[in-house]
Amino acid sequence: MKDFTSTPSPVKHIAEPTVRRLSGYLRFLEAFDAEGHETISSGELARAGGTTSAQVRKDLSFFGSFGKRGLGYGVKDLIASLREILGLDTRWPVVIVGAGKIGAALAQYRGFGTHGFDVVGIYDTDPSRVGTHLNGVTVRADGDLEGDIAALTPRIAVLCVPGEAAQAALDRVVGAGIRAVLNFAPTSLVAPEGVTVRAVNMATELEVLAYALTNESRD
Amino acid sequence: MKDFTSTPSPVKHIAEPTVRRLSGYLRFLEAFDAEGHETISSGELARAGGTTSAQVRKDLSFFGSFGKRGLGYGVKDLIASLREILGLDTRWPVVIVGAGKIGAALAQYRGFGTHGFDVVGIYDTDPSRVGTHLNGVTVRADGDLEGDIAALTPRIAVLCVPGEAAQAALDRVVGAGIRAVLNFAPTSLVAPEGVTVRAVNMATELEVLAYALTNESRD
DNA sequence: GGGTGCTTGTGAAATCCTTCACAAGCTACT
DNA sequence: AGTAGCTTGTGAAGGATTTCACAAGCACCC
Repeated sequence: MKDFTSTPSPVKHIAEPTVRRLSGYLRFLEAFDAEGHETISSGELARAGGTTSAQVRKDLSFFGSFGKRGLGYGVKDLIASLREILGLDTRWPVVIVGAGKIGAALAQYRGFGTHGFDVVGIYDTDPSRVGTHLNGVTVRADGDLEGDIAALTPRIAVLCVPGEAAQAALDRVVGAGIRAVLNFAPTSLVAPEGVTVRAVNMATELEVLAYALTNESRD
Repeated sequence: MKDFTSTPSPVKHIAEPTVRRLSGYLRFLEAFDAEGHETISSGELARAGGTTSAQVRKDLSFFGSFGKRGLGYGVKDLIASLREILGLDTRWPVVIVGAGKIGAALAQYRGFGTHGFDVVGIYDTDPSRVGTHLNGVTVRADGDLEGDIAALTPRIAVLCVPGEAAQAALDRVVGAGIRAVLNFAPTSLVAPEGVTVRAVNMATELEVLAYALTNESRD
């Protein structure tokens, strides 16, 4: 049995649902830690994350062995391990493209910073927004985007532009070297191989709910 | 072979990824229709939605038979069918709980209304926000929540409260009869059986991207 | 120091989802 | 009317993920 205490191994391909759950465990553990708990069992973690204890253990087992049999997991240790697994042991510079309602709301969102992500630039085409300040970062002109990406080397871009402008915005940030994008525009985007795009789409979420309500013939 | 032209059958359990994709197809088809296209093939739809043509056809086949062999799908017909499948042939009243940055941004989001969802109420505990207007809806006092839900019978609640308040907000709307919730708070919530909760969690999305960037040793 | 009670880690089984591959069916053209 | 060229709809195969079930391991107590 290998000792993975200090280096979770990335090893093989991990399914996205697994990564999402790990993120959820981390979120809950942070709150649990703040409440002063020292240890947690896979069962408790499962209940909080809406899954099963076997799932929790399997998810973690891909990366190593973090618990103590009979006892559970050390809360602080597991937090540290999950941070390392998810790549949160460094800070990630992020640019936001679009300073409208959503872009502005995001820029002012505190959790951004407290979770390891630093907003290093916000860009907008509207001259009346350029120069305004959002949570300490000045909105810059759209045209500065490429130059700033080259200079500040953010790894992640968050797109908060209208749907019609989203594909063009994606192409620009990808052209400038960005390989990971979070898209808030209600359009599905095509990206070249090697670029990860995640979408947050309110319409889709609401439609999933509408579908669920429409088909309550479940039991 | 049955004729399902006017009534897509809800029939058996459909996987959530399928429903999400259907929503994505609908979004793309609306844009495609606006460009004046009459028909579309499963291959074109697949490219736009980031999937395969077989997947598109399989997704649709759960609900009936909507295309013409050799030709593809009628864009307007398919839009109508997808709307019906997703339960968008009626309008859905929605309440927003929390009128902070995110709640306010959502309330002013136009796409809400154009996709069949009507914001019928926004609630906040902060007296300085109560009485302000957001896109034609007046922010009401937190205490009015239960009474308004009883009176206006919204089926969906969108939670935009801070993490610490999210579980309590969920319990309240569920108590008042809501069975579908979209949670923007960065906390995972526990809901009773029969209540559908979907979460939009920025931290998780960013962490999935961080994980992807950290493990680029793929190919 | 051995027993008891609890919880992890993990192969194997089961379930779920996606991809394959091809018959069926439509249109256009000769 | 027959043929050629596309594209759908769908069983069946293949892969992936989740669940099961149990041996292994730790702490506490007598």
